[in-house]
Amino acid sequence: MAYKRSALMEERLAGNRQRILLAARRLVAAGGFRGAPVTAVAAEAGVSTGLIYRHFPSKAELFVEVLTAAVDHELAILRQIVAEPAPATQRLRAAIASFVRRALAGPGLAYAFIAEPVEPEVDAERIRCRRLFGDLFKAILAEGVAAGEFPAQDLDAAAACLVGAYTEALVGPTAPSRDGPRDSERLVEAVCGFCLRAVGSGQAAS
Amino acid sequence: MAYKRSALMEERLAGNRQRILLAARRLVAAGGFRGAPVTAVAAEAGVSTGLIYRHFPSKAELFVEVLTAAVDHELAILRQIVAEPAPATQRLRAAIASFVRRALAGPGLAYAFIAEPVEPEVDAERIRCRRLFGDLFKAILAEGVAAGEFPAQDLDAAAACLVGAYTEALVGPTAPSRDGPRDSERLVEAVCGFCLRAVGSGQAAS
Amino acid sequence: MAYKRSALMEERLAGNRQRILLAARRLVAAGGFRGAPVTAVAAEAGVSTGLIYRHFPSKAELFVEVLTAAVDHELAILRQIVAEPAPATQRLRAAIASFVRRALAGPGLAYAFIAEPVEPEVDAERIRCRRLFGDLFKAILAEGVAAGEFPAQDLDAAAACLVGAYTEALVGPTAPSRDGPRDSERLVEAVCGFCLRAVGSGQAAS
Amino acid sequence: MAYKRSALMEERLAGNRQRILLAARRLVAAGGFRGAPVTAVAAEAGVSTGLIYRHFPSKAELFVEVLTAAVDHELAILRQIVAEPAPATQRLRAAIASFVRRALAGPGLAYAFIAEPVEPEVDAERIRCRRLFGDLFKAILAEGVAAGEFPAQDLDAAAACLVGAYTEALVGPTAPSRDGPRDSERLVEAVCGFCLRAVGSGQAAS
DNA sequence: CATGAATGAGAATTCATTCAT
DNA sequence: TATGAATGAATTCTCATTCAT
Repeated sequence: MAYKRSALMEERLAGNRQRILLAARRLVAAGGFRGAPVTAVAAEAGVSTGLIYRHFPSKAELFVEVLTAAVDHELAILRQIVAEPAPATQRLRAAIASFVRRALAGPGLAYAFIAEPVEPEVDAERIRCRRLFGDLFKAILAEGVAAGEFPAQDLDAAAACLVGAYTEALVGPTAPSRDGPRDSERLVEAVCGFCLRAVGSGQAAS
Repeated sequence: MAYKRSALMEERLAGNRQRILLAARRLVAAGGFRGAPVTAVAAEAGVSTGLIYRHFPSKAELFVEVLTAAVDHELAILRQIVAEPAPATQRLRAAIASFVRRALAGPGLAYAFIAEPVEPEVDAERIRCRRLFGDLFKAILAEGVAAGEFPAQDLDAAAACLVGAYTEALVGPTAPSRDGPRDSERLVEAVCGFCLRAVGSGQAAS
Repeated sequence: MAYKRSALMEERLAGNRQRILLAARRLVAAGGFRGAPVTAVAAEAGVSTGLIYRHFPSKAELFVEVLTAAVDHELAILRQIVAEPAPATQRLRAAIASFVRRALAGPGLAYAFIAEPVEPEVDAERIRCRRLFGDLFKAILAEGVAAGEFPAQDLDAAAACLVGAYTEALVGPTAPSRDGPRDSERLVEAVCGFCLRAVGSGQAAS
Repeated sequence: MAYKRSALMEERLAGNRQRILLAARRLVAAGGFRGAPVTAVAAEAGVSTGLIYRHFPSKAELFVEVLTAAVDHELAILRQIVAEPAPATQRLRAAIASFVRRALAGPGLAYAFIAEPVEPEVDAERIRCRRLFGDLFKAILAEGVAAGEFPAQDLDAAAACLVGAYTEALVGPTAPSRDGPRDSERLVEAVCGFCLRAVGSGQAAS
């Protein structure tokens, strides 16, 4: 019985933690970080403000985790793609297409994570996350250059440009508005083509 | 004398307005929007807080104008480049190089304008400004495609990617650190090369 | 006119600062530091909470000043007594009697200042203030010992004991309750007698 | 078996109560009342917060008991000294020396009990405890006066001054810093001498 | 008896905006 | 026009206390 009770409580505990994280994520997606004060997160999660501080040491830490959680998922997928035994060009295309498709599925959040202002600690995490993305692209680029698929180039700059390019295409103000699944695929193709040409791949379609 | 005094006052008036704008710009460049509360702007400008509200209806409007003023300068330069009677490739390279060099000269400001969080109204203006940049690039791209310099491509997506690419390369977290003028020029070259290849120009160096 | 306006505003400004200090002092005297949250001080002073932060960088600083202001007055009086060209015994008696009489006139405040808990910064100031009192007594003692009025003794310990003795007699839990001016004078005499005997003065009355 | 279990439970019950009291005492000694929130006490005691409320109706009551327990020990010792068949002077010296030595051995606790801020109920108990101390001194004084050892004096005031004097000498801000056992003994002597002289004993050494 | 997650009122502090002078 | 004192709602965070399990 002691075990059962403990399990139930742990479940509820974990559930609340998750609810807080999800509520925070939802509010950020809807109204940016400005629209997510602690009290609003608590209300959205259906818990008290105090409970948030039982699960997270500070508001900043909460949002760092919101950010990390969202990014970790992407990174795992990217890492898998990077590790595949395929030509760099193919992997680069797959990586970009995957990210763009996911971002298109949850647009508000991507915007908040990538382009919105935040508290210093959250911003630091945002920077770290983007650098992680960049490092994965750099790895692909390096292998592609070594294999003769891509011409020699400044890998750091190219990686940064790649991240910037597809990010902007999705969330940036210059982003073309997306009106449906067909347009989404067209955008995926356009961004992939842009990026592949940029790194000098001869196999850039579109 | 009435006229003369009026002129003086108008001058002082305009002078104060300008001083407020410059003070705001300075503070944003130094410490981001977070480091630019109205009272700090007033102190930096050497005027009272009340005076700021005589010249600007709200803090947001003030920063919208700060942003607009900074961007207008860049846009004017870009427009000149766009209007030049030269091949699209050459103009595209000139446009990007010009922007990157300017941004490298005053990094803090670029960061705040491009990547920092802001109030909704300021963010809206930020979006508008980026779109203006994108439109100019789109114009060059369209002419380049028409002239056969670039392959056919999704112009909107490509323009967005271009803006994103060089923005990220400069201010983004994946940005390579810049350690001196020599590195700066190398970065300019790397970004230009990336962008020219991306749009399919055959003349991409580096 | 500009001068007059400036003078008026300075007056109002200083007035508010004073009103805040007095309100804080009043609340502390009435209900201790626990009974003086910033909002209560603001209400008592008839100003907004924000105004308090225009005049004082933090709540702690406000109360440090409340404490300092109250103590400075006492110290000035004590210093005058110390500087008088009179025998040490007479000056010691005058110093203690003066302090005890003043404290009896405003009892709640003395209690709060001397015996109540506070925030670290306020406590530090409280400590500093008591040490200042002790130093003045030590000076009198040293002169009295040099003049042969008092026997040789541990001056630091004696000074601490003196401060403790009359403080406790006034605000401490063992303090005899005071029921009127006659009793007050009797208490003054009792404390003075105790202290003078303690330092070995032969002229201790009572 | 029912009996045995009950005894075990009572033992554990009493054990927990004691552990809570000791944990509270430890935390107060280390960081003052500020450093002893209920959750911290629970953690230090190795029990849940809820359990604290099974043993004590409120946080204030818990600390009242912590205070009482600590003081009771001192009082028992003092009462023994008071009851001894010895001259008042000797007993007074023994009482003061005993208290001072104990306080010097555990300074943090003495400070918290005597000089730190507390909640009203705890403060009331603190006052009551000091009065108990004072009453014992008053008893010695009365006997000393009756025996002709001390001159006639205001016994209440003198008792208060005595408690204040040695308390301040130990924990007050004017207290001389203690650097070792030798200094400790010197302080004990100095305080005893001060107090004996103060009550008019002719046998005050030092 | 024992747990510890949950509560929520309250505390300090900030800052855009107003308005009397 | 210019000032800057004043406002007060909003925000983050704490902690004594409760209660379902």
